[in-house]
Amino acid sequence: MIPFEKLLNPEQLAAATAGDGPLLVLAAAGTGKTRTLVYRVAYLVEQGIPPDSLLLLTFTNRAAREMITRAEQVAGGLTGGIWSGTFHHVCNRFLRRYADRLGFRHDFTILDRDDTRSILDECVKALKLNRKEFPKRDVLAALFSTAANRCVPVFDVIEKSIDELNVDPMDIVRVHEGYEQRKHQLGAMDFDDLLVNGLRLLREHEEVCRSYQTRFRHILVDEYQDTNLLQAQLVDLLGAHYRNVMVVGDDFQCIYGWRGADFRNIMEFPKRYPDCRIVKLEQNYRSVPEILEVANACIAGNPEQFQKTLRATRLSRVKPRALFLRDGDEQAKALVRLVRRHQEDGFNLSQMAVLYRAHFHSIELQMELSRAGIPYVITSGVGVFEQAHVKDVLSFLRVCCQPGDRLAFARLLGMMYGVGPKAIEGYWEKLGGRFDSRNGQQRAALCAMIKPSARAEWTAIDRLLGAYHQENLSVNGGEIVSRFFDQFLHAYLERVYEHADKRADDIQELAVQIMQSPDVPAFLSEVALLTNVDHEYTQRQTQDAPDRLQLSTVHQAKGLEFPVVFVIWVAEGMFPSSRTLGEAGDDAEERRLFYVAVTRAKDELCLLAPEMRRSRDPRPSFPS
DNA sequence: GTTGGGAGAATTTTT
DNA sequence: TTCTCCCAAC
Repeated sequence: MIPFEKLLNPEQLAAATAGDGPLLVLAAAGTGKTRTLVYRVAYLVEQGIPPDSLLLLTFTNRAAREMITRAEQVAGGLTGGIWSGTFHHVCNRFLRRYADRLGFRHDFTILDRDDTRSILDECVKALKLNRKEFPKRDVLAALFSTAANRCVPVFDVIEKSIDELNVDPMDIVRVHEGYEQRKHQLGAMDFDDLLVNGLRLLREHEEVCRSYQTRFRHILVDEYQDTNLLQAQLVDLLGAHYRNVMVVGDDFQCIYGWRGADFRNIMEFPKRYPDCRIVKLEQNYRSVPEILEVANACIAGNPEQFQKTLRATRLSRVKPRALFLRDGDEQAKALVRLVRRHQEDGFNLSQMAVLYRAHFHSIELQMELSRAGIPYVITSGVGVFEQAHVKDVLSFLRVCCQPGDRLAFARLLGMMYGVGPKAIEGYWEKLGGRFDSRNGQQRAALCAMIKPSARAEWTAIDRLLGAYHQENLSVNGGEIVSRFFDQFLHAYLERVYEHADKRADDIQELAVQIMQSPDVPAFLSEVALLTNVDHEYTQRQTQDAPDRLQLSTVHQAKGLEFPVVFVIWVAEGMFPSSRTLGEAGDDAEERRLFYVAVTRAKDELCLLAPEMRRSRDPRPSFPS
C-alpha cells in the first residue's frame, strides 16, 4: 500500500485518490501537477485497474515517459502497458490498426514539414499562378493547419487574414484542394491528418469507437489548456462511456493559441461535464516568494480566467532582478558575467537556463558564450530529425520499406550525381508510380534506366536494398544505417556539405536511436512524431550529461524547472513579439508566455532588457 | 537538364 | 548567420 496521505498535500491527495467521474484539476505552475498525475496513475493501478485500460495523454513524448517512469517507481513496476503519449502519437496508434477503414494502407507515410512543403510547391506550380505575388508555402501550410485544428473550412481562415494576403482567396482554396488530392494519391497523412482522421475513425466506425471507449476505463490528460478543438472532441468521445475523464491544466499557461489551442476547452470543461469535481492546486513548491510575486503580477491583468493565486511555501531569498542594457551585444556580455558570478556562488551550469521568445534571439549570446568558453546546449529550431542529412538517411529507409513513397524515392535519387527532378519523374513514371525494393525486377529496371554518371553510386545502393530484404535487416536498423553511411552517405556528405564530420556524428547517433524501435517500419512511423525536446531527453538519460548551460525558447522549456533562470530580450517587439502585437487578444497570450518563463525559476530570476530600438518602456511584459 | 556559384533575403512559437 | 532563389555554364 502506498501511503498517499503522507506523500501528498490535501488538494493533491483529493485529486489523486478521487473516485469515478469527471475531474478537473487546476494546477498553477510549480504546484506538483506532475506529481499528482503520477500518483493518480499509481493509485488507479493499486486499485486494481489494469494498466492497459489507462490512457495518458501528454503534450510531449518526453512528459509521457517521465510520468510513466515515475509512476513505475511509485507503484513498484506494475504500470506496464499503459497507453501514453501525445495526441498525435495515440491517434497514430489507432490509425496503424484501422487505417483500412478510412481507405489508407496500414503503412501509410506521415508527412513531415519538408514533405508538406514540397507537395505545396508542386500544387502551386501546377496551378501556374504567378508565384511572386502568391503566399509562400509556409504561409499556406500554416493556413491549412489552422483550418484543420480549428475545424473550420479553409476559406474562413483565409477570409480573416485576407487583407494581408492580397490574392484571390479561391486560388488558395484551389491549392488546398490540390494538396488534399496529392496526399490522397500518396496515401499519406500530415500531422493534422493524424488528429482529423483519428477523430473521423471514431466517429464513422462505431464498433471501433466502442472498442476504445470500453477499453479505456480512465483517461488522463495533461496540459489540457493547450488542447485544440479536435483534441477536446477526441477526449470527450473516448471518455463517453465511463466518463472517467481527468484533465489537468492551468489556463494561465495556455501558450499554443497560434496552433489552434483554445483555452476555452478548459474554461468550459465544467459546462460540458456538469457533474465534474474541481480541485485547485495553489501551493507552489518550486519558487521563492519574490518570483511568485512577479508571476502573479504579470497575468493579473488578463480577463477571462479561473481565479488562482500562487501561494508560496518556500522561504524568501534574493529578489528577482531586471537589468537594462544598451543593446544585444552588451546583454550577451552581461549574461556571461552573471553566469560566472553564479558559478562562484556554487551553481552548476546545468542549473541555469537562458530563455527567450524566438530562436534567433540567442545568436549573439551563442557567439559570446563560445568566446568566453562557457559550454552550452541549445534545443535548436530545426529538429534533430529534420536536418537535411538525417532526412537523407530516412528517405533511404523509406524506400526500403514503403513502395508507394514517391517523396522518399525522389529524395534518394536526387542524391545521385547528375540526376535531377526531370529524370526522377521519368523513372517514377516508367516504374508505374511505385517502386517496390523487394521486387528484383523493378530494381533491375531502375538500374538499367539510371544515368551513367550515377550508375556506380546507385549500384551500391541497389545492393543495400537487396541486402535489407534478404538479410532481414528490418529488425537491425542500426546495421543498415551504418552500411548506408559507409557505402554511400559518407562520401556524399563530403561532397555536398561543409561540416561533413559533424553531420556524420548525427548519423551515428541515428543508428543508435533506431535500435530503440523494434524494427525499421516502427521507427519510421514514430520518427516524424519525435521532437528535439524528446531527443534531448533521451540523450540526457543515456550519457552522463556534461555540465552545460541550457538555452531554450520559452515554449520548449514548458514543464521544466531550473534553479536560476535568465530571460533575455525582454523588450517591446522582441518579447512581446512584434508579430503578434498587431493581432487583438494575443497580447494576453504573450503575457501568459512570460508567466511560463518566470515560473520556471526556483531560486533566482533575472530579466535582461536591451533597449536596442528607441522603445520607451523596456518592461512591456508587466501589465502596469 | 543539371550543377554550382553568387547574390539576396530573412528570420515566432511546434506536433 | 542560414536558407532560397536565380542565372550562367557544363
